[in-house]
Amino acid sequence: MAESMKGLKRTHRCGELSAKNAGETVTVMGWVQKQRNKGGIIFVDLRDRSGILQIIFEESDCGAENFAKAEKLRSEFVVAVVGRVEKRAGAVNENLATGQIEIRANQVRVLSEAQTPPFPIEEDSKTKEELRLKYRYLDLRRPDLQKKLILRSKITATIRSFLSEEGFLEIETPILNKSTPEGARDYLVPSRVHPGCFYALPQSPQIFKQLLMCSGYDRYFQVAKCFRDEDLRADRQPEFTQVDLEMSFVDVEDVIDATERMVAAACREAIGLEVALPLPRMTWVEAMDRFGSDKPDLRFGMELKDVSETVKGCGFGVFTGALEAGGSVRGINVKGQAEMPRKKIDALVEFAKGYGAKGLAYLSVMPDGSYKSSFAKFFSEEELQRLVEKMEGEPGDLLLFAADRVKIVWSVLGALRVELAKQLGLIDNSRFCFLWVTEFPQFEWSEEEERYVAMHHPFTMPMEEDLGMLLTDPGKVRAKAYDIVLNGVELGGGSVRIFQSDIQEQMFEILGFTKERAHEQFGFLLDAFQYGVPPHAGLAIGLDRFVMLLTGAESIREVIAFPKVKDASCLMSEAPGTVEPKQLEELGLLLAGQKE
RNA sequence: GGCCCAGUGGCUCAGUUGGUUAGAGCGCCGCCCUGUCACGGCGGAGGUCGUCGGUUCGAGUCCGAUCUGGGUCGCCA
Repeated sequence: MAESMKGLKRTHRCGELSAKNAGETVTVMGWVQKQRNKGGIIFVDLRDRSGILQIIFEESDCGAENFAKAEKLRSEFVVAVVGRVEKRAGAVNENLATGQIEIRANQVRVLSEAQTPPFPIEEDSKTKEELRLKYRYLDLRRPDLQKKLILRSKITATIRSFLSEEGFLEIETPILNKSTPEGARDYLVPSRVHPGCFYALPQSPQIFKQLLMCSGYDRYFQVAKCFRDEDLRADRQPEFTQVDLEMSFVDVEDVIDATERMVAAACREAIGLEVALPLPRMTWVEAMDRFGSDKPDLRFGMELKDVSETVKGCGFGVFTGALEAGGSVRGINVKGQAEMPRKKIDALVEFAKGYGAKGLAYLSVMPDGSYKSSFAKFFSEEELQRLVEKMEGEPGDLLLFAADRVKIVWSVLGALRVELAKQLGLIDNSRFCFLWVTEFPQFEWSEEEERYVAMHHPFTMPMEEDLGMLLTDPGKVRAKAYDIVLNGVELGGGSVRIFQSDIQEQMFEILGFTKERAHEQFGFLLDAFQYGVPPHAGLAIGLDRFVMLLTGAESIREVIAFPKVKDASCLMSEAPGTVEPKQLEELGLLLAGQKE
């Protein structure tokens, strides 16, 4: 029997009251966190998004009828309370922001009763995510999740006002688009009016923002929903949000400058973190050589060392074989782990195999200076010494080596480095290490397709000094592309765009597009380039990841109100679902196995 | 598509080398309690161990398959 709130108006949120309000009569509304009935006196913890406030009911204050209602209160009932703010006479609750005060109730209305929730509504929930996601609307009541979404709102608000002040215009671009062949798999939407035709949901507003530059909007941004029909990860959802921006008459430096000031502003406003600018930078090659990753975590060392020269000519076939095949031998020095048990090393070898390694060679420099190694017998004493020296190995260190094609060596040691840092507790979670990675390769060779594919996207401008190699040695061409990295996570990335139609046509050619195909897919962009296009560049920040890192969340699901699970379904709404035959009919769609 | 981890009352977990009526804490229900805030006291209900199949005299415990969720490789211009 829910009551009306007629005649009542909320005056404060629970957490907004303090000792300063003592003596005031207030009206608060929220959810019952807990009722503690002492017999003649009842305490109720009332919760809303701002916090928790204690209400005290005594029959002498509120009368028999209200007291009876208070006795019946259960967790998650929604109530309105009118009462007087009082400083607590006796015990103050130090654990509660409002612990100095309480509301002495004169009146209570039960606005909504509630069943017992399937799991406790409390901070630091231990409940399985599966259940929490099924009842996401209850999960979202938990203070820690509310804090994260409130912080997210603060971050977007800060970014919006920052960009607005910098002269960026917020412009929306279409959600229903034409499918593009390159890149991630598109989510498709069938067209009713054009049977057999499909819209694609945007993977990013890339082409539209470039067109906006052609149209003279100069500086654009959008908090853009993007969609990619690929497998999920802790930091990947099928729909996610990017802070997308584009600028005209600029080069790399301008985008980096605007972006890092934006990111710094968000950090300051959101968590009071002062980020020193300019952010450090590293070229892609340096990042790969030193960290085996294009998104290195700089919170710890354990850098990769190239020992190819040192082991050249040694008797160990695994090393020499890799070198002869044009590969590389590199290692990491795990300080102080020489005595890591064999079992743990074996586990690391298995781990390395998951990244394509055929094995992992190790050399322990024992505390007494002797060596224990899987390959020492193929080395002379002198060769071993040179190797240890090159690795800056000291007694007590464990040296791990991978020998293979350089791409594999990078990925194996890069992953190993992060894994070991986690295992050994080398990561200081209170640190925020930003980094720009620049000069990405323009192309990546795709074994699968036996052709070059764009590492960033096909509209990325090559570095001027490499233009000459575009047709002769595409693999060596570097791009005016940059990623911003935070604590080993790719926060965002962007590039300077090609604005000359001849270079753009060349690019498509290298990527294996026929002229016809390129014009079919991107004709409007190429056409637009015929009518006066400013040099332009831009970038997109993954908002979900950014918020995840700033809130210390372990997955972006924690900073998305209604996320999807691993198979891209929603445990709450059970999307995706089947549709009525009539709907399919209207769309002119026939399911596989279905008869016409 | 591959690999790894998890699945026991509403929630979180325990369950010894397979052995009789599967335990605990919290929550829930009832009664009592005027200063609690991890309130307290007394009493109570509630599970056949994700599912299916197998091994066995006997399985939560072993084997196989499968489902669900998570992590990851591939994939993600």
